[in-house]
Amino acid sequence: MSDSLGLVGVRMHFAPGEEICAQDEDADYVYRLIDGAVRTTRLLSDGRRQVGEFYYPGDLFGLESGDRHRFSAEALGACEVLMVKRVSPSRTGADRDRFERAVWAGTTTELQRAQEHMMLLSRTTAIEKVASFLLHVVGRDRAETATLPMTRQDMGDYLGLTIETVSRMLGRLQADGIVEFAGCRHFRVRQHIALSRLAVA
Amino acid sequence: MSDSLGLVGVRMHFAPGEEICAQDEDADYVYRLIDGAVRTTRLLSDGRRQVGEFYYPGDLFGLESGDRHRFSAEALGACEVLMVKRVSPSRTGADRDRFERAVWAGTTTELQRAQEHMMLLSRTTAIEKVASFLLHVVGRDRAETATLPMTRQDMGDYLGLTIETVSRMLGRLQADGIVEFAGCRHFRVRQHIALSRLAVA
DNA sequence: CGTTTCTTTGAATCCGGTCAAGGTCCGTGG
DNA sequence: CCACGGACCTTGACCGGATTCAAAGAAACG
Repeated sequence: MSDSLGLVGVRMHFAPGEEICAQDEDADYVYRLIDGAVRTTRLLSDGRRQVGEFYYPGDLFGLESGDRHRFSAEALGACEVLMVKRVSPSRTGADRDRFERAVWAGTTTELQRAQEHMMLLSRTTAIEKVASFLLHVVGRDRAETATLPMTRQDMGDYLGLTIETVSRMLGRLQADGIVEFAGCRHFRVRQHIALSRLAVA
Repeated sequence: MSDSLGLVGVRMHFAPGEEICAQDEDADYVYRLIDGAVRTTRLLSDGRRQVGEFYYPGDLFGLESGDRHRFSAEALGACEVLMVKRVSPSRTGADRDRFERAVWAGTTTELQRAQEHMMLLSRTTAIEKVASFLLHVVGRDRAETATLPMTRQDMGDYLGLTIETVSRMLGRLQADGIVEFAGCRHFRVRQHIALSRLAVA
């Protein structure tokens, strides 16, 4: 199968919660998300968990370079992934070029996100973290009402907060009339300006 | 001038505190540190500062890809830098190859460090942050006694802590007999095991 | 030496974490 | 269709670690 970036690979389906690749496993593939949502996670020996990033359709993931995956990747809901072999003797000429270009672009994007994320993690309050996060999610989703494909635990491990704090901040944003939730996974922004003001530049 | 990686550029000297490149300025060069120490920093509109990374001789920096520098870089002490033009028509064949290989290696290293750093920022206590940091510094410096080329403020902005907290944690490590300071910029590790135990896996 | 900048230390405060209880959502099976 | 069970989410009370504010001490520099 070939996709919109001209990458050649195999389409695979994953069930909610299913592992796409494991931490420390050989990095034989890179992945392009076709449909659904994915999170990457890393475990410390003492059980602390870090969510590296959330991925949406079109995103490349699993390219933390080196010969091992430094993060595991899991499907958040049912999803479809294009698995692209990293080393493929049959890939030559223009094909090879496209592949290398895509991996380069993906890696620099990854680096930029990581740097933004560092900023968010190090020097911001809980409310700023949650507000920034919601703003990012709305940016992805261009529908009227945005969806959170991940649990509160995932959000917490991404933002460096506990689930209780995440929940409290969401509650506060709603109480202040800035966002409105319809069930815990769907919301819409009522005061975009106010939300942006809370989020970090 | 050509260096050990085969990179071609111009050697420049910078005075303590001098800016090597500015945030948001066109990224015309990449830099290789020859001698001294460098920090990269990023400013938020409200004045909050983030130190991205510290660099030592041999390191490449300034390659946060895109056409603008996302971080500024400043000399921590007197230092010497090889400035390598990013776009150079005269660079062909093996030269071009070496350049691209070096930039690729530098970028993936950068990504890995950023990912480690995220882990450190998000889910660890002040004492763990400081202990991890000292351990990293000692790893660089293979001398008996290690040197901190940066201020407490720099360490704080790197670790997401206030200078007071950094100072307190250093004091605690010394009081516990784990490290020993000779002036605030020089220290040696007295109990390596204890320090590693405090640092994050 | 005097001045400035950086660092240390102390006391009080506050934000986010911890612990605990209750609520909601959803799939399963009676 | 409703009852049950489990996973996830919310809310409250209390606690503790890091920040804040303030002042004194050390180091760097001209």
